[in-house]
Amino acid sequence: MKNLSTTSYAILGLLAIQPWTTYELAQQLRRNLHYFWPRAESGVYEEPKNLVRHGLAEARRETVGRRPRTVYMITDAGRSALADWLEGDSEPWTLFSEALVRLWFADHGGESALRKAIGALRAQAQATLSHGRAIAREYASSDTPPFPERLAINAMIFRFVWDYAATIAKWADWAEFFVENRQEVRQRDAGLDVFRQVAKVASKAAYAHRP
Amino acid sequence: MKNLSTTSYAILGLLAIQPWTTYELAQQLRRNLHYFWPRAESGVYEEPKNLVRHGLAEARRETVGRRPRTVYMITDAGRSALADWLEGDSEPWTLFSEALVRLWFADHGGESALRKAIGALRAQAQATLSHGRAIAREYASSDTPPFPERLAINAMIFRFVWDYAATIAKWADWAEFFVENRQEVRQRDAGLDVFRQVAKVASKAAYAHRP
DNA sequence: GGACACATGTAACGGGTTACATGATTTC
DNA sequence: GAAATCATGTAACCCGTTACATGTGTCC
Repeated sequence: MKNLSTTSYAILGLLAIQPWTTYELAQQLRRNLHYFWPRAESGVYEEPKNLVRHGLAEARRETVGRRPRTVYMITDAGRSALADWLEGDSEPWTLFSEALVRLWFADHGGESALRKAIGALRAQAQATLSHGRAIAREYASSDTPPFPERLAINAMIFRFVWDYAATIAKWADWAEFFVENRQEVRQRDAGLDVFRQVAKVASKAAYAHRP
Repeated sequence: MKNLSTTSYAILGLLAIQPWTTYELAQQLRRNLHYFWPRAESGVYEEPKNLVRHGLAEARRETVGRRPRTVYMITDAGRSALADWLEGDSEPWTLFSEALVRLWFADHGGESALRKAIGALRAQAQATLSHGRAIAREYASSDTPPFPERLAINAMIFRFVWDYAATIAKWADWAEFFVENRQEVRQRDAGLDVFRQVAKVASKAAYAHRP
């Protein structure tokens, strides 16, 4: 009987919405939590069993043709465990970016290392944005979105991911412009400027972005 | 002889700048890569040995008082392995945020779950920003920054982390305002607006943020 | 009727973390 | 001279991943 991880609770949360088959769970995880809690799909086939062991979910075996499948549903104990967990403290968020590591050491590589790293970040950001645009269009055009009671929360999370990706895309534009400025001295000055601007701005957030 | 991971190359990159003791490596990793490649410090004591096994670094044993310590330095093979790696493709970045998971399921918890999750994100973003401000002030006020040849790259990474944290802080402000709007119906409309705005904007990035 | 995407798992491996242990130096 | 902090590791464990295996509808 393994401990419950954040992933366990993520699945428990999904089950609180409605019962799902394992496959659907994996799908939902990929479609919805992918951007802030990515997991390999294969692992999802193990987690619900652990929820059952803890008494937080129940499994119903069904068959499709001759192949078995399992539908999971949450128990009352599950609902209250979820509610408890939701009140708990969260680990700080964590970002992993290989591209930034490469960028950080780019001065020990060839000319192209810089550009490749920035380009990779930009490409991923833009992919996220274009995925976001597709989702937004769906929501905007249908007047009966799936799970309408979850719309507000959906919107908040959506906007988080969107803002976040948009920021990185803009950053990539700026960074590319920055590295075009190839002359050592000017670049060093421009670099110092970044720090000076932040140091100067007393207010929390804003400082100008000139593309 | 273990495989070389991104962490291995991160340490190799550090060694390309100058030789370090294990402890200093751990420190550097924490101070510099923490925001985009966080690792437990204890692991750092193992990695350099693997670099030595691969012939990418050399160890020099020293003593401080009666306690031994190890200084690592990069080899020529190490430099060229690093350069090769820098040309390689990067894994997509990855964000883990327990707070967003909790937010995503907040409708199955109490009143405070929403607020707590948003608050946690805001607090962390603000901590990052204030750390950033301290660093910026240091750079801005000294005319001989450490590793001046790395200033430009430093500035790019700094700005990435800054922009990123600033975005989350702003998002948290918006989200808090959003949830204050307690009436179901208005909130649903406001939620839809988020999607409509994105759907409407043909251009890639900008959409207005009204605090 | 062959290919391909959909659907459902399992077993082994591994990188990284937690927890522990201990010496040296500085501070009061 | 006690406490706190700096400095240096190691061993065990665990969560999650990679790689594999295989059945089922559906398209052509």
